[in-house]
Amino acid sequence: MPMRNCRGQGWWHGKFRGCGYRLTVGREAILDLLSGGKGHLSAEDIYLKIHARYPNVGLTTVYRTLDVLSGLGMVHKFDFGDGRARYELAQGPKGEHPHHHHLVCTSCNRVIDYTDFIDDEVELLRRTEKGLGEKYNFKITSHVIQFYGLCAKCRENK
Amino acid sequence: MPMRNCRGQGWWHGKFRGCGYRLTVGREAILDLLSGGKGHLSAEDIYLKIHARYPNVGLTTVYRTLDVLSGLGMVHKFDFGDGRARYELAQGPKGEHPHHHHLVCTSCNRVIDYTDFIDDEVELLRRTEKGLGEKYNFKITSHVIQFYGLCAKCRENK
DNA sequence: TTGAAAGTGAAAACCATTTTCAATAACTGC
DNA sequence: GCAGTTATTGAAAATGGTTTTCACTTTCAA
Repeated sequence: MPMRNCRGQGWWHGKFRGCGYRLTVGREAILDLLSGGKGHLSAEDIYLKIHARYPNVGLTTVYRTLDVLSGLGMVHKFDFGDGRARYELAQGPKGEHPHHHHLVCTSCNRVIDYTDFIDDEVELLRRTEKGLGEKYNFKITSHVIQFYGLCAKCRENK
Repeated sequence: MPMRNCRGQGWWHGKFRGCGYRLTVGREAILDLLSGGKGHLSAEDIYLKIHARYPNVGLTTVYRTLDVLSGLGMVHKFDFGDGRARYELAQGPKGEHPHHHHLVCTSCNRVIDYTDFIDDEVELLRRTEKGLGEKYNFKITSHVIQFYGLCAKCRENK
């Protein structure tokens, strides 16, 4: 999984610089990792992978960068109930990361991304967002849909 | 807001005892408070109110009780992104607490319960749950739908 | 009434996240 | 390219919600 872009040439370059943020090794490494496709990583997951390649990128920077990315809407932060936040790239350069929702096992904490039914869900969400936004004068920027239950494995081991 | 039931006579009595749990002052006080209707209270919120009336019920008991209730499905635990969990009674004795979803302001953390569109949402959720349950062999027990954005007040102060 | 087991409070531990602060790196204008 | 400004950084300490520990108390079945 090599770096696909020279320093400062990433697709996010513009967005980042446009908002007054500087491009740093740590930030690029984190965006690169998140672009890699693996979803719902914790800050520590990210730190361990980044730190292996760039030993002078610290956990603090990971948290700070995720915060910035979250604020820019480039990353979504999730809570799956295991006491640590999880992060996912909101949108790849060419829409690589299709919109999906999560199925969370309350026993083993495994998370399944699903895209089934997503069209219906998104369609309903769009309507609901519009209605709620008008009724409560709320500017809706994002949503979360999650299902909780027991995964196949945990059902067996019951 | 007086206790409406004598000790051990609450509607949850059966469910509780049926699962091998003992009825204690603290547990009853907590269930009573949650039945009172105010939604999305934090553990500390609950502790402060309970402790005022029953000074020997500690914060630890609040956490433990909420955990038990959560496990029994009598209480739902939510994360609204402000670093503390929030709890709501899942279902009153006679369905007092109608199913609703949440609108969360990312600026002031205010939470609005809404029931608009809830029928469409629940209908879609039912279908989705069925489909996902079959496809992934998942036993779905609950769901979360939340919208995030800026509330009316925070939009003004912008 | 009584004993076994569940439940408890207080204090300590836990642990993900945030803050502090002095040092460093990235960008700007020259 | 260079220097100055300022954002960014790592390490360590602080924070704060939640959990654990442990000796004591309460519940409840017999």
